[in-house]
Amino acid sequence: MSLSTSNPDHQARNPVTGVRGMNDLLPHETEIWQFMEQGFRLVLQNHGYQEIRLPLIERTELFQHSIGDSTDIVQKEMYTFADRNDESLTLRPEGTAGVMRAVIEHGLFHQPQRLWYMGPMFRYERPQKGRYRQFHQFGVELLGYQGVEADAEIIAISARLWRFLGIDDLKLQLNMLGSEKSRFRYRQVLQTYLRQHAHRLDEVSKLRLDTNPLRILDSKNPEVRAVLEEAPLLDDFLSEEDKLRCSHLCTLLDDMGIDYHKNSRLVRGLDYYDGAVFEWVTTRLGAQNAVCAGGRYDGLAEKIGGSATPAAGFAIGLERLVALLETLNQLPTTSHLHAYLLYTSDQWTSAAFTLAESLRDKLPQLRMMVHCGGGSMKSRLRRADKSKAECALIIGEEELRDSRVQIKHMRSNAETLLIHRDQLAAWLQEHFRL
RNA sequence: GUGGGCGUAGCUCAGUGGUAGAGCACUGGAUUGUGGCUCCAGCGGUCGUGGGUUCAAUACCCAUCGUCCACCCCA
Repeated sequence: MSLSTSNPDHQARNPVTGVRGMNDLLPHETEIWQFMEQGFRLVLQNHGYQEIRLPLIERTELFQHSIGDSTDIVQKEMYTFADRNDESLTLRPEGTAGVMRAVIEHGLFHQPQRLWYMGPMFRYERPQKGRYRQFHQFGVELLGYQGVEADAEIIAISARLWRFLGIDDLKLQLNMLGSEKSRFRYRQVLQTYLRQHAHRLDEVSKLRLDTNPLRILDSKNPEVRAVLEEAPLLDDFLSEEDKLRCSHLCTLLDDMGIDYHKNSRLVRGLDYYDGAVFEWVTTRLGAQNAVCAGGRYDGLAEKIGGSATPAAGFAIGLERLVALLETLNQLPTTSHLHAYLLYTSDQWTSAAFTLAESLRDKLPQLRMMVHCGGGSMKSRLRRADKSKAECALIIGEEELRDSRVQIKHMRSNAETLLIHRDQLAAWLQEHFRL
């Protein structure tokens, strides 16, 4: 059997495509991503957080132990493969587990850590609006603080990120899951209640009855939701300490002027959450409405073999945030070129490139594009126009004869200038305040 | 994994059982070396792929792949 890939005809008809659910970010999109990323970096830097960069691949067991064996992510959404030595490895489906692993592994827990990360995550799911197999998260982790001021700090940071980006559309949903002990008691009671109404539950919820009954709480199924109307509330099973933490956190948020909505049905899909959890949601993105989610996970470090360490954090789905920015028309203004250098005929190519190099040497801040690809004068100027440059710098036979350069303003009707090439850099510096 | 919509030019989309069109984009010209506006011309498609029905399929049927949306799940 022979592969047909060497047949050019076959290749022409079947070009290699990208992988399903893994998107290319094309040039017209990267601008908004850079705007967002630079904003994030700045805000986090201003809060004293440091970046951490980690491998995309971890041992599979890391995610099994941290995210939880019974979760959908671990059970059916991970990109898991055997390494050449038969070790089971996995493309990270989220960032927190890796951060905890690295912090434990490198002994960073001797003092609290304020960390952020950004990068691609991988989950094998059917792609949909706001949900892709390779997607990007920006995450923040605050490690080593027991008190709710840590929860308040990360929520305040998230709120500030929205403000920085000019987003006022997101609403904060908040819930208190409580300690493992309170959750366990509630779980029993909820299970008992739901078993009595099992005939009204859908298939998925029935399966969850045994594995993870709390997850049924955020079901979208109307019938299931009807059953939940009468269900016992998690709030009633919280310990005094949990309640105190909750009210303290709410007070802090109130004092900072951060609005929130208490949602007792908000449970998270990853097993490691406990204490306060939150989501920032929008109504503008269809079904995948959570742009940012996080909470406290004091138990996580122990689950992956570290010593008990309090921790809180959140992650932002960047594709979703970009989509939101686009609906809100919060696009940044682009920084256009100052100049487009063109020559009237290809016989002056060398003169043009020589001039360009000397200008770049003298003016490192100069944003200039040099013409490539020949064409008529008309098309050369049209290219200059399309480049959105402020002015065209033109050289041709006449200009070269007496060492001048023509400056043509493309965005105004200001008169065309002829300037000696020795004075061009000075003129550009002055005109564009370089 | 389940359900539904959609695959026609680089992009956005019309269209018909008799092998295809528009707008935008691109190239050239009207304007010997001067963009934008206008006009003219040109380039560009085995109508996703494979099979079936038919004298004839881009159109109808089946399959398959891709894509989008929703379920599920989550950021």
